[in-house]
Amino acid sequence: MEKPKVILIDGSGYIFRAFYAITRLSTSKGFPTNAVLGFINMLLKVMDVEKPEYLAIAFDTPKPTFRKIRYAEYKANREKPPDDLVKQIPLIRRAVRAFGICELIQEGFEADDLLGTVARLAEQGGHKVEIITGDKDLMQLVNPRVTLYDTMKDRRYDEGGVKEKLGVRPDQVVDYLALVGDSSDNIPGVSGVGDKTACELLGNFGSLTTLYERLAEIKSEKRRETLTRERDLAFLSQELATVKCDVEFDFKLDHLRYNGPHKDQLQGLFTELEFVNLLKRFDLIEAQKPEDIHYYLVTEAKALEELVGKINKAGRMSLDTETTSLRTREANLVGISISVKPFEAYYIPVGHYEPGRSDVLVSGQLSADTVRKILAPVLEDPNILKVGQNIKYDLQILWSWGVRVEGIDSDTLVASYLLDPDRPHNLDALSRRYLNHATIKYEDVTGKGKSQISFAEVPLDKARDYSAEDADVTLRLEAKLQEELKGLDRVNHLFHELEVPLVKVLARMEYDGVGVDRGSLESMATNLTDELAGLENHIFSLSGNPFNINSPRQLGEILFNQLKLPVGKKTKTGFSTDESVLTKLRDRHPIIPELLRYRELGKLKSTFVDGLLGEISPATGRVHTHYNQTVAATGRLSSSNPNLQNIPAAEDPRYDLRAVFIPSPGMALLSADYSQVELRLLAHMSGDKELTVAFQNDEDVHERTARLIFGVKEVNSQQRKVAKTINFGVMYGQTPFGLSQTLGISMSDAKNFIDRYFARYSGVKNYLHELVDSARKNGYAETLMGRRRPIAELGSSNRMLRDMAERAAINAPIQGTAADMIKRAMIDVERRFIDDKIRGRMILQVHDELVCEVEERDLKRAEIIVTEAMENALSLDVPLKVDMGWGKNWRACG
DNA sequence: TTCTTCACG
DNA sequence: ACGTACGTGAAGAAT
Repeated sequence: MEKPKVILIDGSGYIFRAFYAITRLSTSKGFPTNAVLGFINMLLKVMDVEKPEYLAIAFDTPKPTFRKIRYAEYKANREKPPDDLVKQIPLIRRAVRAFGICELIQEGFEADDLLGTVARLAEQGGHKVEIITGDKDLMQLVNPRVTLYDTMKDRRYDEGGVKEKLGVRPDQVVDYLALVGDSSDNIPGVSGVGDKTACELLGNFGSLTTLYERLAEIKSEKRRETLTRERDLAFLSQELATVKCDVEFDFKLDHLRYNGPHKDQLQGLFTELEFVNLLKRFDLIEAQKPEDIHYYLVTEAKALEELVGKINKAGRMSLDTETTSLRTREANLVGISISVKPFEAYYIPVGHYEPGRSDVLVSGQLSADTVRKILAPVLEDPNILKVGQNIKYDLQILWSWGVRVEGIDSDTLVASYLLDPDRPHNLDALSRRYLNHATIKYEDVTGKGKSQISFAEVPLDKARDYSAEDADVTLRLEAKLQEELKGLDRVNHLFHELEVPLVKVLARMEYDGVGVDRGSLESMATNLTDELAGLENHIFSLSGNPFNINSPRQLGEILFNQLKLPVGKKTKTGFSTDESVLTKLRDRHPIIPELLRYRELGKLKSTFVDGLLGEISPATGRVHTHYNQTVAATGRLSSSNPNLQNIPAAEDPRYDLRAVFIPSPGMALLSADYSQVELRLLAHMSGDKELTVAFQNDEDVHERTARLIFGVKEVNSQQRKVAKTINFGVMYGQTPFGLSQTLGISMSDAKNFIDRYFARYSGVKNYLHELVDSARKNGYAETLMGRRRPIAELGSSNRMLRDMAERAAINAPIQGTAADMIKRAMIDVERRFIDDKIRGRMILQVHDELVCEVEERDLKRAEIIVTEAMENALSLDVPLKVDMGWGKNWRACG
């Protein structure tokens, strides 16, 4: 009978590959774990595929090997591995032991030598051997009983495979490497010999020794000369490349026998490293025993009243709503879940329907009226505190259900965002991270794709398990997140005083929406369709043939292959046809201006005109954007469905999108925007004298910058434009290249301007350096109010990543402080409109601009409130300035 | 799902 | 030799 196959793994090689295969993974404390996880995944894959009975993993040691002693340059060109990787090596070895896998490691030798030695022993013992590696050096070990397997490429190499890959037989691999050399190991090889020559030589002579014995037969004089001169180098290389297959160490084949993992060790390791999925996979989670979890379906008035009693007693509850749509104005309430203590939650169905029968309510539910009547008093009680995951949504749902929820106390989504804006914040991710618990997935309940059903059709008990779990998990999570927030004073303060109060403001803005003039959007759509058709015809007549103008690939083909226009830029996938490229070609071919216009109008129609029309709510006739509070890493809001923060400022008055945003009847739109907030913040935060004084004197800063960098008294418009670009560019760490591109000037001119800028604004220069240093030291960038953004790549050995991280470290505090500031102003405006009984409301935020609709008789008072709220949001060394305008549409406010 | 392009602050 | 200013969201094409 055939003896079992022996599996040998090149551990050292995989450590590196694992490290680079997964980017950015660490424990909640910040300890990197990407390489450990990558390595374990590789191991699991091998185990799964091979089901090995005999198995070992070989590692290098950090001590110098005999090769290094023989030849000091060996592997001398290797960069030393990143710290984040080195830290993980002991854990990787611990993982190997926890899996019960034999480790091969011996000072003075490399993993390759141990693999070679064990392979020979196993072979002699009558086993077949498979070596898992990505390293071609090991191909020399291949023979009829030994194969290699590269998991990443999923390729197996037997003798034929080696021949195919390198062009030589396995027994010639050493001589091949001796001739070609190996740049990664710094094995020299013979000058001028690459793989083609090496294969030819070895094909003719068979081996290095024979080659040198019959050197005279080599035709090329030059090659003969080199080979003669570098004979020693060739044989040294041969020696270095040879895997040693007779290392003496204490070892018996029986050590390799695989008896399965040590579960306790795996559990300890996975828990420490927060590998929740692996804990689950190996069934190591100490799950809460089912009998300790109590999720109840509430279908009796009496039970609901008892629940209300518990809520009143607790004074604090988590809540979650189930509905039929993510659009709150279109959604129907299906059920509410509530939890007031861990591992206990209640699901109250109110809108479940029989499958396929949207007219037949599932029997056994309390009526919506009954539930509302019993529940409203606690929901509307500001002293009963509410906790949710994205409670902004539930708030709106309950508003449209007729309940005015008060007492919003905490939101787990927002809390997680403040702790680290870049990590995932969905309930499942948070639950895994903080509670070691994977939640039931929405799709597991409703199905997905074509067969997905509405939550209203989900059977009650399934809905209860899913929804009650969400309320339970939210409540338990909230406690954990509070604990973490309490350790960070200023972040905690931001949470309770800024972000949580803002939740209700945003909910209200979304809920009220904004009015748009559907008629003028529709007429724009018609006109755009006509105009685009005309442009399309003209473009096709100029190109000679029709193609898809919206396809960058087809357009590139036409422009650069067919019309032979000069190629400006390339993208990963082909020619770039973006605006900067087309603009440079503007005078080279009459098709270009047509394309630019087509692009401009096409964008206008598809994204803005059609997009906006499609977002008008059938329920209200208004547009209800979503303000995302937990997306932008800097602390800004973002807007989606539709995005109302990128509505074009019209160039063509026929297509003025801002003019279609209109106030409710009897009202006017009032728009207020900060004048140069970020520059003012830069002045304050950097303490730069020049910049501070400029703002204190209410000067035109761009003009002042122009005077400083051009050294002139009178500034022309061109100079002011350059100065303005630089003023903004420095805040993002712009390089001379970038500036030269933006302004269309030479790199040396750009560099000159930047140098002069920093010479004049030395406070700014120092401050920008401080920002980078501090982010590097702390691991995060920080705003004036203490908002943090972790920045990981500042220590990266990859320059591009490092540069990007530095620019983020410069920009985040400035952009983030501006965001903090307007958020504070928004909370203030909202409150003072109510207090002062202003008949109107704030309806849009565009980063440095607030738009309100207000009855005309209250305009004056509203103007004062908004200006004061914005100007006094922060007290700075420079004044904050707000520009204000009002009119019958958004355009008319400008 | 990913890429490219383009709208905004 | 490479890429080049921060932060977003949406649409259309191609995979």
